[in-house]
Amino acid sequence: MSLGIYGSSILTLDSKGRMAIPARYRDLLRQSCEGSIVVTKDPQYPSLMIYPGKLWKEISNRFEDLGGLNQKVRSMQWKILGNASVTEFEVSDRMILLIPQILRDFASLKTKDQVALVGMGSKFELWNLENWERKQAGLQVEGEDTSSDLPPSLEEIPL
Amino acid sequence: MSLGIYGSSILTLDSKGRMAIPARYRDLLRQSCEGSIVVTKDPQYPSLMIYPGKLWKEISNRFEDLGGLNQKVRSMQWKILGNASVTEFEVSDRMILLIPQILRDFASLKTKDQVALVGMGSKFELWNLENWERKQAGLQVEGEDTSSDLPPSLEEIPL
DNA sequence: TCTGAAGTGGAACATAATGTAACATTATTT
DNA sequence: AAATAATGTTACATTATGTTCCACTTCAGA
Repeated sequence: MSLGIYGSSILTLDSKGRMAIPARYRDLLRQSCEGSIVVTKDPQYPSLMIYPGKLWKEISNRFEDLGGLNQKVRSMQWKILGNASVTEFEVSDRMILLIPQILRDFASLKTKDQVALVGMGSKFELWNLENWERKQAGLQVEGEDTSSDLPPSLEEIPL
Repeated sequence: MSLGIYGSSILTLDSKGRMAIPARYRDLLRQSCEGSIVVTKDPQYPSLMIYPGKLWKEISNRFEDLGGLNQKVRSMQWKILGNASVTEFEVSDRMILLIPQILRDFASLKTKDQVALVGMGSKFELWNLENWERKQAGLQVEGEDTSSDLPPSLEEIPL
Protein backbone atom coordinates (compact mmCIF):
# COMPACT_ATOMS: atom_id res chain seq x y z
CA MET A 1 0.00 0.00 0.00
CA SER A 2 1.27 3.44 -0.98
CA LEU A 3 2.58 5.91 1.56
CA GLY A 4 1.10 8.87 -0.28
CA ILE A 5 4.34 10.73 -0.91
CA TYR A 6 3.72 12.95 -3.92
CA GLY A 7 4.88 16.15 -5.54
CA SER A 8 8.19 17.85 -6.13
CA SER A 9 10.09 20.42 -4.09
CA ILE A 10 13.01 22.62 -5.05
CA LEU A 11 15.54 22.53 -2.20
CA THR A 12 19.16 23.49 -1.76
CA LEU A 13 21.97 21.42 -0.31
CA ASP A 14 23.88 23.23 2.41
CA SER A 15 27.65 23.63 2.44
CA LYS A 16 28.09 20.11 3.84
CA GLY A 17 25.74 18.42 1.39
CA ARG A 18 22.70 18.14 3.67
CA MET A 19 19.05 18.84 3.02
CA ALA A 20 15.97 19.15 5.21
CA ILE A 21 13.08 16.83 4.33
CA PRO A 22 10.11 19.16 3.62
CA ALA A 23 7.82 19.39 6.62
CA ARG A 24 4.77 18.04 4.84
CA TYR A 25 6.40 14.62 4.46
CA ARG A 26 7.77 14.24 7.96
CA ASP A 27 4.78 12.62 9.61
CA LEU A 28 4.36 10.20 6.75
CA LEU A 29 8.00 9.23 7.04
CA ARG A 30 7.99 8.77 10.78
CA GLN A 31 5.29 6.17 10.30
CA SER A 32 7.20 4.21 7.71
CA CYS A 33 10.91 4.72 8.03
CA GLU A 34 11.31 2.57 11.14
CA GLY A 35 14.15 4.73 12.29
CA SER A 36 16.09 4.84 9.06
CA ILE A 37 16.16 6.26 5.56
CA VAL A 38 18.22 4.79 2.73
CA VAL A 39 19.69 6.70 -0.20
CA THR A 40 21.05 4.84 -3.20
CA LYS A 41 21.69 5.13 -6.92
CA ASP A 42 18.96 5.00 -9.52
CA PRO A 43 19.85 2.09 -11.85
CA GLN A 44 18.86 3.90 -15.05
CA TYR A 45 19.16 7.65 -14.56
CA PRO A 46 21.69 9.98 -12.90
CA SER A 47 19.49 10.51 -9.87
CA LEU A 48 19.18 9.12 -6.35
CA MET A 49 16.45 7.00 -4.79
CA ILE A 50 15.43 7.70 -1.21
CA TYR A 51 13.59 4.87 0.55
CA PRO A 52 11.91 4.76 3.96
CA GLY A 53 13.52 1.98 6.00
CA LYS A 54 10.56 -0.35 5.85
CA LEU A 55 10.29 -0.34 2.07
CA TRP A 56 14.05 -0.62 1.73
CA LYS A 57 14.00 -3.85 3.68
CA GLU A 58 11.47 -5.33 1.27
CA ILE A 59 13.26 -4.20 -1.85
CA SER A 60 16.75 -5.13 -0.74
CA ASN A 61 15.49 -8.57 0.28
CA ARG A 62 13.99 -9.08 -3.16
CA PHE A 63 17.36 -8.34 -4.74
CA GLU A 64 19.26 -10.57 -2.42
CA ASP A 65 16.85 -13.44 -3.02
CA LEU A 66 17.65 -13.39 -6.73
CA GLY A 67 21.16 -14.71 -6.19
CA GLY A 68 24.16 -13.49 -8.13
CA LEU A 69 24.62 -15.77 -11.12
CA ASN A 70 22.86 -13.69 -13.76
CA GLN A 71 24.99 -10.85 -15.13
CA LYS A 72 22.24 -8.26 -15.35
CA VAL A 73 20.92 -9.14 -11.92
CA ARG A 74 24.41 -8.92 -10.53
CA SER A 75 25.11 -5.46 -11.88
CA MET A 76 21.76 -4.25 -10.63
CA GLN A 77 22.67 -5.57 -7.20
CA TRP A 78 25.97 -3.72 -7.33
CA LYS A 79 24.22 -0.52 -8.22
CA ILE A 80 21.35 -0.68 -5.74
CA LEU A 81 22.79 -2.55 -2.78
CA GLY A 82 26.43 -1.58 -3.17
CA ASN A 83 25.77 2.15 -3.08
CA ALA A 84 23.17 2.40 -0.37
CA SER A 85 23.72 4.88 2.43
CA VAL A 86 21.70 4.32 5.59
CA THR A 87 20.83 7.28 7.85
CA GLU A 88 19.40 6.75 11.31
CA PHE A 89 16.69 9.07 12.59
CA GLU A 90 15.54 10.08 15.99
CA VAL A 91 11.77 10.36 15.95
CA SER A 92 11.87 13.97 17.12
CA ASP A 93 14.42 14.97 14.56
CA ARG A 94 14.11 17.78 12.09
CA MET A 95 14.89 15.18 9.43
CA ILE A 96 18.07 16.44 7.94
CA LEU A 97 19.65 14.08 5.47
CA LEU A 98 23.30 13.99 4.53
CA ILE A 99 23.91 12.89 0.95
CA PRO A 100 27.34 11.24 0.83
CA GLN A 101 29.79 12.68 -1.63
CA ILE A 102 29.91 9.58 -3.85
CA LEU A 103 26.18 9.81 -4.36
CA ARG A 104 26.23 13.56 -4.87
CA ASP A 105 28.81 13.12 -7.59
CA PHE A 106 26.78 10.39 -9.26
CA ALA A 107 23.72 12.62 -9.52
CA SER A 108 25.63 15.87 -10.21
CA LEU A 109 24.44 17.46 -6.98
CA LYS A 110 26.70 20.27 -5.84
CA THR A 111 26.66 21.79 -2.36
CA LYS A 112 24.88 25.17 -2.12
CA ASP A 113 23.03 24.18 -5.28
CA GLN A 114 19.39 23.58 -6.06
CA VAL A 115 17.97 20.06 -6.31
CA ALA A 116 14.55 18.58 -7.01
CA LEU A 117 13.09 16.18 -4.46
CA VAL A 118 10.32 14.22 -6.16
CA GLY A 119 7.72 12.17 -4.31
CA MET A 120 6.86 9.00 -6.23
CA GLY A 121 4.32 7.36 -3.96
CA SER A 122 6.34 5.39 -1.44
CA LYS A 123 9.79 6.77 -2.17
CA PHE A 124 11.56 9.90 -3.33
CA GLU A 125 13.85 10.65 -6.22
CA LEU A 126 16.53 13.30 -5.89
CA TRP A 127 17.62 15.12 -9.03
CA ASN A 128 19.97 17.82 -10.14
CA LEU A 129 17.46 20.58 -10.92
CA GLU A 130 18.63 21.09 -14.46
CA ASN A 131 18.42 17.39 -15.26
CA TRP A 132 14.97 17.15 -13.72
CA GLU A 133 13.74 19.98 -15.90
CA ARG A 134 15.20 18.31 -18.96
CA LYS A 135 13.40 15.05 -18.18
CA GLN A 136 10.16 16.95 -17.62
CA ALA A 137 10.60 18.37 -21.08
CA GLY A 138 11.14 14.86 -22.48
CA LEU A 139 14.84 15.34 -23.20
CA GLN A 140 17.75 13.03 -22.44
CA VAL A 141 20.34 13.78 -19.79
CA GLU A 142 23.97 12.82 -19.48
CA GLY A 143 24.50 9.53 -17.69
CA GLU A 144 21.24 7.77 -18.41
CA ASP A 145 21.35 4.09 -19.27
CA THR A 146 18.03 2.72 -20.41
CA SER A 147 19.50 0.45 -23.04
CA SER A 148 19.47 -2.97 -21.48
CA ASP A 149 16.33 -5.04 -21.49
CA LEU A 150 15.95 -6.69 -18.15
CA PRO A 151 15.17 -10.24 -17.10
CA PRO A 152 11.56 -10.70 -15.94
CA SER A 153 12.69 -11.39 -12.37
CA LEU A 154 13.92 -7.80 -12.18
CA GLU A 155 10.95 -6.19 -13.90
CA GLU A 156 8.73 -7.52 -11.16
CA ILE A 157 10.51 -5.63 -8.41
CA PRO A 158 8.59 -2.43 -7.61
CA LEU A 159 11.66 -0.23 -7.59
CA MET B 1 -19.63 5.66 -10.56
CA SER B 2 -19.57 9.34 -11.50
CA LEU B 3 -19.65 12.04 -8.88
CA GLY B 4 -21.77 14.34 -11.02
CA ILE B 5 -19.29 17.20 -11.22
CA TYR B 6 -20.21 19.13 -14.36
CA GLY B 7 -20.04 22.61 -15.82
CA SER B 8 -17.38 25.27 -15.92
CA SER B 9 -16.67 28.33 -13.78
CA ILE B 10 -14.54 31.38 -14.38
CA LEU B 11 -12.52 32.13 -11.24
CA THR B 12 -9.49 34.20 -10.34
CA LEU B 13 -6.39 33.18 -8.46
CA ASP B 14 -5.51 35.45 -5.55
CA SER B 15 -2.11 37.08 -5.06
CA LYS B 16 -0.70 33.87 -3.53
CA GLY B 17 -2.08 31.55 -6.22
CA ARG B 18 -5.12 30.27 -4.32
CA MET B 19 -8.67 29.73 -5.47
CA ALA B 20 -11.94 28.95 -3.72
CA ILE B 21 -13.80 25.86 -4.92
CA PRO B 22 -17.23 27.10 -6.08
CA ALA B 23 -19.85 26.55 -3.41
CA ARG B 24 -22.05 24.34 -5.54
CA TYR B 25 -19.40 21.60 -5.66
CA ARG B 26 -18.47 21.61 -2.00
CA ASP B 27 -20.98 19.09 -0.71
CA LEU B 28 -20.21 16.69 -3.55
CA LEU B 29 -16.54 16.96 -2.73
CA ARG B 30 -16.92 16.45 0.98
CA GLN B 31 -18.52 13.12 0.21
CA SER B 32 -15.70 11.95 -2.01
CA CYS B 33 -12.51 13.71 -1.15
CA GLU B 34 -11.88 11.78 2.09
CA GLY B 35 -10.21 14.82 3.55
CA SER B 36 -7.96 15.65 0.61
CA ILE B 37 -7.87 17.03 -2.90
CA VAL B 38 -5.01 16.44 -5.33
CA VAL B 39 -3.84 18.71 -8.13
CA THR B 40 -1.42 17.45 -10.79
CA LYS B 41 -0.34 17.93 -14.38
CA ASP B 42 -2.42 16.84 -17.33
CA PRO B 43 -0.16 14.48 -19.32
CA GLN B 44 -1.19 15.80 -22.73
CA TYR B 45 -2.35 19.40 -22.43
CA PRO B 46 -1.06 22.46 -20.55
CA SER B 47 -3.76 22.19 -17.91
CA LEU B 48 -4.13 20.76 -14.42
CA MET B 49 -6.19 17.84 -13.14
CA ILE B 50 -7.95 18.13 -9.79
CA TYR B 51 -8.94 14.83 -8.17
CA PRO B 52 -11.01 14.12 -5.05
CA GLY B 53 -8.88 12.10 -2.62
CA LYS B 54 -10.72 8.84 -3.10
CA LEU B 55 -10.33 8.77 -6.86
CA TRP B 56 -6.72 9.89 -6.57
CA LYS B 57 -5.93 6.89 -4.40
CA GLU B 58 -7.25 4.54 -7.05
CA ILE B 59 -5.38 6.22 -9.89
CA SER B 60 -2.09 6.74 -8.09
CA ASN B 61 -2.04 3.13 -6.90
CA ARG B 62 -2.47 1.92 -10.47
CA PHE B 63 0.59 3.89 -11.50
CA GLU B 64 2.70 2.78 -8.58
CA ASP B 65 1.88 -0.88 -9.15
CA LEU B 66 3.47 -0.73 -12.59
CA GLY B 67 7.01 -0.48 -11.19
CA GLY B 68 9.68 1.87 -12.45
CA LEU B 69 11.85 -0.03 -14.89
CA ASN B 70 9.95 0.76 -18.08
CA GLN B 71 10.84 4.13 -19.63
CA LYS B 72 7.40 5.22 -20.74
CA VAL B 73 5.82 4.12 -17.49
CA ARG B 74 8.49 5.97 -15.57
CA SER B 75 8.01 9.25 -17.36
CA MET B 76 4.27 9.06 -16.86
CA GLN B 77 4.87 8.44 -13.16
CA TRP B 78 7.09 11.50 -13.06
CA LYS B 79 4.42 13.60 -14.65
CA ILE B 80 1.41 12.40 -12.66
CA LEU B 81 2.84 11.35 -9.29
CA GLY B 82 5.91 13.56 -9.19
CA ASN B 83 3.92 16.72 -9.72
CA ALA B 84 0.93 16.04 -7.50
CA SER B 85 0.06 18.51 -4.76
CA VAL B 86 -2.05 17.14 -1.92
CA THR B 87 -4.23 19.55 0.08
CA GLU B 88 -5.84 18.44 3.32
CA PHE B 89 -9.33 19.65 4.21
CA GLU B 90 -11.23 20.08 7.39
CA VAL B 91 -14.85 19.07 6.86
CA SER B 92 -16.04 22.55 7.79
CA ASP B 93 -13.50 24.25 5.57
CA ARG B 94 -14.20 26.88 2.96
CA MET B 95 -12.23 24.77 0.48
CA ILE B 96 -9.49 27.07 -0.62
CA LEU B 97 -6.92 25.42 -2.82
CA LEU B 98 -3.34 26.57 -3.29
CA ILE B 99 -1.96 25.85 -6.74
CA PRO B 100 1.83 25.50 -6.35
CA GLN B 101 3.95 27.69 -8.54
CA ILE B 102 5.39 24.80 -10.55
CA LEU B 103 1.88 23.79 -11.56
CA ARG B 104 0.78 27.37 -12.23
CA ASP B 105 3.73 27.80 -14.54
CA PHE B 106 2.96 24.56 -16.35
CA ALA B 107 -0.61 25.62 -17.11
CA SER B 108 0.18 29.32 -17.64
CA LEU B 109 -1.92 30.40 -14.67
CA LYS B 110 -0.89 33.77 -13.34
CA THR B 111 -1.88 35.13 -9.93
CA LYS B 112 -4.69 37.72 -10.02
CA ASP B 113 -5.66 36.23 -13.36
CA GLN B 114 -8.75 34.44 -14.60
CA VAL B 115 -8.89 30.66 -14.95
CA ALA B 116 -11.49 28.12 -16.08
CA LEU B 117 -12.46 25.33 -13.69
CA VAL B 118 -14.14 22.59 -15.69
CA GLY B 119 -16.15 19.77 -14.15
CA MET B 120 -15.50 16.47 -15.92
CA GLY B 121 -17.69 14.05 -14.03
CA SER B 122 -15.50 12.81 -11.20
CA LYS B 123 -12.68 15.32 -11.49
CA PHE B 124 -11.96 18.89 -12.55
CA GLU B 125 -9.64 20.39 -15.10
CA LEU B 126 -8.10 23.80 -14.52
CA TRP B 127 -7.21 25.89 -17.55
CA ASN B 128 -5.75 29.23 -18.41
CA LEU B 129 -8.89 31.02 -19.64
CA GLU B 130 -7.44 31.94 -22.99
CA ASN B 131 -6.27 28.39 -23.67
CA TRP B 132 -9.65 27.01 -22.65
CA GLU B 133 -11.39 29.28 -25.11
CA ARG B 134 -9.01 28.24 -27.85
CA LYS B 135 -9.70 24.57 -27.20
CA GLN B 136 -13.44 25.29 -27.23
CA ALA B 137 -12.94 26.78 -30.66
CA GLY B 138 -11.08 23.65 -31.79
CA LEU B 139 -7.68 25.31 -31.97
CA GLN B 140 -4.34 24.08 -30.68
CA VAL B 141 -2.57 25.64 -27.72
CA GLU B 142 1.10 25.92 -26.84
CA GLY B 143 2.40 22.97 -24.83
CA GLU B 144 0.21 20.18 -26.20
CA ASP B 145 1.79 16.74 -26.42
CA THR B 146 -0.58 14.19 -27.86
CA SER B 147 2.06 12.40 -29.88
CA SER B 148 3.41 9.55 -27.84
CA ASP B 149 1.83 6.13 -28.07
CA LEU B 150 1.63 4.44 -24.73
CA PRO B 151 2.09 0.88 -23.54
CA PRO B 152 -1.23 -0.94 -22.93
CA SER B 153 -0.67 -0.99 -19.16
CA LEU B 154 -0.89 2.80 -19.18
CA GLU B 155 -3.78 3.12 -21.60
CA GLU B 156 -5.96 1.16 -19.24
CA ILE B 157 -5.74 3.72 -16.45
CA PRO B 158 -8.86 5.97 -16.46
CA LEU B 159 -7.05 9.26 -16.00
C1' DT C 1 49.15 13.87 20.74
C1' DC C 2 48.22 17.12 17.30
C1' DT C 3 45.98 18.64 13.03
C1' DG C 4 42.73 18.89 9.40
C1' DA C 5 38.71 17.21 7.26
C1' DA C 6 34.21 15.59 7.62
C1' DG C 7 30.00 15.27 10.03
C1' DT C 8 26.50 17.03 13.62
C1' DG C 9 23.54 20.17 16.12
C1' DG C 10 21.32 24.55 17.64
C1' DA C 11 19.68 29.17 16.94
C1' DA C 12 18.50 33.18 13.99
C1' DC C 13 16.95 35.08 9.84
C1' DA C 14 14.19 35.82 5.69
C1' DT C 15 10.62 34.17 3.13
C1' DA C 16 6.64 31.55 2.00
C1' DA C 17 2.36 29.52 3.45
C1' DT C 18 -1.81 29.97 6.01
C1' DG C 19 -5.76 31.97 8.40
C1' DT C 20 -9.04 35.75 9.42
C1' DA C 21 -11.85 39.40 8.49
C1' DA C 22 -13.83 42.85 5.57
C1' DC C 23 -15.41 44.16 1.08
C1' DA C 24 -17.90 43.97 -3.27
C1' DT C 25 -20.57 41.55 -6.25
C1' DT C 26 -24.17 38.40 -7.48
C1' DA C 27 -28.23 35.76 -6.38
C1' DT C 28 -32.43 35.05 -3.80
C1' DT C 29 -36.41 36.30 -1.22
C1' DT C 30 -40.05 39.16 0.34
C1' DA D 1 -37.93 46.92 -6.42
C1' DA D 2 -35.83 46.67 -2.04
C1' DA D 3 -33.83 43.93 1.40
C1' DT D 4 -31.40 40.04 2.65
C1' DA D 5 -28.40 36.30 2.02
C1' DA D 6 -24.71 33.93 -0.24
C1' DT D 7 -20.54 33.90 -2.65
C1' DG D 8 -15.99 35.08 -4.50
C1' DT D 9 -12.15 38.33 -3.93
C1' DT D 10 -8.93 41.28 -1.56
C1' DA D 11 -5.98 42.85 2.09
C1' DC D 12 -3.74 42.21 6.23
C1' DA D 13 -1.85 39.61 10.23
C1' DT D 14 0.04 35.47 11.88
C1' DT D 15 2.34 31.16 11.70
C1' DA D 16 5.32 27.83 9.68
C1' DT D 17 9.24 26.55 7.01
C1' DG D 18 13.79 26.24 4.71
C1' DT D 19 18.36 28.10 4.73
C1' DT D 20 22.37 30.02 6.65
C1' DC D 21 25.72 30.76 10.10
C1' DC D 22 28.65 29.27 13.65
C1' DA D 23 30.22 26.32 17.27
C1' DC D 24 31.04 21.62 18.62
C1' DT D 25 32.25 16.65 17.92
C1' DT D 26 34.33 12.71 15.72
C1' DC D 27 37.68 10.33 13.18
C1' DA D 28 41.91 9.38 10.45
C1' DG D 29 46.56 10.09 9.43
C1' DA D 30 50.94 12.31 10.50
